[in-house]
Amino acid sequence: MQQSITNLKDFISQRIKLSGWLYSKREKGKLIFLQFRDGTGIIQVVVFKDNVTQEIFDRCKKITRESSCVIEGKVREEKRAPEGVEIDLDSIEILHLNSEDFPIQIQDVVPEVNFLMEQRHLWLRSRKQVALLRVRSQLIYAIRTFFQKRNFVCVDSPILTPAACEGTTTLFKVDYFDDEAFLSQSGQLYIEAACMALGKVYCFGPTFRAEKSKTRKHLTEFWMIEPEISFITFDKLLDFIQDYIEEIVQTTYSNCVPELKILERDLSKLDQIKRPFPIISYKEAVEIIKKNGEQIQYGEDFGAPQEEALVKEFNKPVFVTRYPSNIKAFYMKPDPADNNLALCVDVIAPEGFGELIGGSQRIDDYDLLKQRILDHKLPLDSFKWYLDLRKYGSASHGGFGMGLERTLSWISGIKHVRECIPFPRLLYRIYP
RNA sequence: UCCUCGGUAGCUCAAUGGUAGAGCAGCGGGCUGUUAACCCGUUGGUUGGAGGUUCGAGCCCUCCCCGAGGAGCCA
Repeated sequence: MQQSITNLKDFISQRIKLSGWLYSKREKGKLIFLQFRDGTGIIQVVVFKDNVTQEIFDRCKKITRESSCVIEGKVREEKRAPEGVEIDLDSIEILHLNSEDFPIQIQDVVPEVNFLMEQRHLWLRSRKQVALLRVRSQLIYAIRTFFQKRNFVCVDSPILTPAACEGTTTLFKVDYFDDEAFLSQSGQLYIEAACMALGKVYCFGPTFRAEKSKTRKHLTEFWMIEPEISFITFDKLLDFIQDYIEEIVQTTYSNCVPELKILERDLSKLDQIKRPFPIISYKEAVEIIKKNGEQIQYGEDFGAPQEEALVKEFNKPVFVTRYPSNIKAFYMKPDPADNNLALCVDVIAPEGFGELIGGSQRIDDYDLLKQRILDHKLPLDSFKWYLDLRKYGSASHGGFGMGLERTLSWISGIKHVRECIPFPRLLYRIYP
């Protein structure tokens, strides 16, 4: 078995060797306490002068924060240690002694965000950031497993695209030889094509939005999961999304309890994230927003204050369905019961973490889709291939898109999405 | 793009228009149980930049730069 800090309890009374970095140090005369981290956790290493050679003791005295080293010692149960386990050091080899102080110190005051963001490459080593990236990894695993178990095929959509799927003002433009291209802001149109080939598909990749948004819910580069399912009805889609949310949250939660505790997440909030979820119509949502004292007219989209007024009614994600078609995307299928409404759903997270999911039944009629493209003044040429999907074996289908970082932000209780991605790209920030 | 707030030591912050300071970090010393250790000593400054007002500007004025929070838009 590989020895690491996470499984030290299996090595009690044994001599072990670990490679890692010095997290912090407390000197107390003939006794030195080293907080040592190896990427899997942090453990206290005890160095007593009379038990080691002078040379080893001197190395422990001079080692600085975040210097890399290899330690050897004996694992011992210790009630006074936070982890319940400690290492009595026999020897230490310093691999790289930092000649300059590590810029980020451990202190009670929280440094300014700008400072931490400039040091993002080093900030990643801190306890909370390590925990958060582990939760991110587990969330991705839970999502992929969810689809794999249900026989979905992962189909990657292109990142370089010839045209917008919804307008061009929020797209990043790049040179494409003698032409121009745009970074993808959604893989949806492409996986609609894939779902007509493979039945049940999803894509999971980076998405780019050149929106000049400057809020805790926005990144210019983020990761999105977009499943697309052929022959599905709208009600079945809502059912599917409920299964999806419950499973990815509960799986991530159960795999990440220690990390979520480090992040000080209120776990009782996550206990509640189980079916059934509240499903309300746009019309009902408007009533709730008005009741809670926020201004809104029927027919308007929700802004941030409206979203908040709605969400405080629920302690689970709320599904808002059937928005007026004219405030939604061109490809959404009209509700047969009321042509002015779209068969769409937005899933809004509790506790103010914002919109997690946007989904819909797609238009499967050729003529209607063509008309919508024209109505939205989109270039018909660019959508020829997309219209072809309604020309050859058209079928009812639907899907949704979910922002990974917003979902992680909600699950882990981290207020700002910039911490939920290793190297965030934001308006005015592309370093490091 | 708009609105609001901010920029002083490595970090967090003080400083009535009148000698730029503290805590932490660092460095030197002390301590056999520290948990954000403690005690003694100590290094450290182009006050974001450029102009201006003034006998005198970190502080007042103008412009610029950078950042934060939010709005619209969105996941």
